[in-house]
Amino acid sequence: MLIKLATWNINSLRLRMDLVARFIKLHQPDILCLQEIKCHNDDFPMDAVNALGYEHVAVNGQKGYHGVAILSRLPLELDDKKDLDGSGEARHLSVRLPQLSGSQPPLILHNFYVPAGGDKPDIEQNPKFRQKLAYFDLMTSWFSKLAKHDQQRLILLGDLNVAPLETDVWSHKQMLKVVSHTPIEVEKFSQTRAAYQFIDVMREFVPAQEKLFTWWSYRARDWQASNRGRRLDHIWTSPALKEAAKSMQVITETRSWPRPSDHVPVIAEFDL
DNA sequence: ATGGTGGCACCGCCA
Repeated sequence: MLIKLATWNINSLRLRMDLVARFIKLHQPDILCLQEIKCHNDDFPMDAVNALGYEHVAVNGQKGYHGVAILSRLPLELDDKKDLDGSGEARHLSVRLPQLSGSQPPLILHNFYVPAGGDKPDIEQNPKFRQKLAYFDLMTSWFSKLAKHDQQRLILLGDLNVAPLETDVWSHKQMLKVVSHTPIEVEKFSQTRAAYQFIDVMREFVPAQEKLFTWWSYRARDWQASNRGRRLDHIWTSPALKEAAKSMQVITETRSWPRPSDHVPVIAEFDL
């Protein structure tokens, strides 16, 4: 069965429900993973989501900040809502997809919103940068432990807030001291990826020589003209699913819609 | 070197 999976940092779901509906009508993902929904579970627009054809929904929200959700047309079972660093922030949600598992080990989907890390890339002066690096360390140790048990069928995606490759930013040289592309962040990010030997699905389809962005700042006068983007959103799979990935698209057009999110959706299709 | 924009809660914080 060919499954279309999307991830999108929506930067307030309630404010942009119309954009989500427009995206869904155009691209019809089977599963849509959202980050920065910025609402409490009690305020989640469940009726509107259900009306769009997503009957199976998992939410880990909090008031005002952060928050992640998974909208699905296929049955899901809640796996976990991990507060990895004990901060109380809603940054993770995982589900099992029993219909795609059959006799194989269960397929698990992890949706992450990694801390952005503040402005100054200095752990002494900026506690948010310290939190971001620590968050990757916690992800690394968690997935290292999981990898020792058994090699599960995992998909890990979301806003990981790091642009790892030189071509994941508009200017490698000018970004080296900018949070999201500093060497220490790229190192921590790479350690997490190595912990489960995750495959960078986006780069399976777009060569590392080519620029690839999923985020453009609100602060640019003309985001398209300046094109100072970054690839902050990612889709990873465990090695067992490497061959299952059949396509990948970055849906840049949503950045031109009225009142857009600063992130755009990424879609991948998997034969599962 | 600086400030540029946006969302949410509330007069600042986070991105």
